[in-house]
Amino acid sequence: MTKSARQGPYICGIDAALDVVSGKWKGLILWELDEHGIRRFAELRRGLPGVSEKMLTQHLREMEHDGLVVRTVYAEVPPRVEYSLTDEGRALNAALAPLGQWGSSRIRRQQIQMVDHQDAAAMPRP
Amino acid sequence: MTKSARQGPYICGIDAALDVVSGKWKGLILWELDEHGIRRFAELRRGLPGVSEKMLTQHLREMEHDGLVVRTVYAEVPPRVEYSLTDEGRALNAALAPLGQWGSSRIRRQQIQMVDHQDAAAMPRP
DNA sequence: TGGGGTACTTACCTTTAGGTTAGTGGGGTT
DNA sequence: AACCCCACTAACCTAAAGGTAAGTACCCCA
Repeated sequence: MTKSARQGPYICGIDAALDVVSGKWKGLILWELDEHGIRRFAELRRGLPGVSEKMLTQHLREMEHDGLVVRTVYAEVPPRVEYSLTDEGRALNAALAPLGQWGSSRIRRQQIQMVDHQDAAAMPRP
Repeated sequence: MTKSARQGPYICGIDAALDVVSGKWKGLILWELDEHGIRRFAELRRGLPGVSEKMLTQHLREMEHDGLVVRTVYAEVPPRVEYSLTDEGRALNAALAPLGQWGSSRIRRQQIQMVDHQDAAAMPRP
């Protein structure tokens, strides 16, 4: 196992939620699965540009263990494995929505600042 | 600097928000400051049992740099430094509320499960 | 016959987060 | 005189997160 000292004791709910969400790709995985309902391993990999296969399996296993995703294996050749969200996973995603909005407006603010700085740099010095 | 490749480019808002919140004590710092409005360094330290001074300063500096907290230094002896939230910090805290609720109900669910397992273990085998 | 796709696992390495310890300098308390 | 408090900073170390590369076993397509 990669994560050893999981599931608390937690000081508050934020603690518990962040423990489950922190991980470089977990937010994106949640979003992908919520968006598409069901995704196969390779589809997820293509949906998260830059993720390595190791990290993707690792994160998916942790999220399965945490009760956020379900993993369904079909005894076929070539192998087929489908991932989807549990009710808890979908609820988590809903709870993340306001945070996402905050983040989006923050990005917007930063872009405005960057444009301002560009303008300032482009200004002729008096 | 400890954090080097900060502020994106981010894929989505969740990304941006998690970047700013992830850090062992940041959630708690946010909560402490929102709860009390203004806190001094030593008060925060006492409020976060187990935090080291190094991590506390580091997190506070990062959050200041990220525009979440304001740091006010009074030129007194002994030194006095006060921390409080910016509007953006307060908004972030509000956006974290649903996540906190999700986390709390998750903790509750886990405790119920643990009690169930205890009961099952205490049951006499048939 | 060679290449690509399926869903992984394993071993190894680098980077980062976080913790530990000690030091600063003046002021108040015992 | 000795110690604690304030708010830090610096040096060092460990553990964990994440990345890279290769291997597995079987199938389809050209």
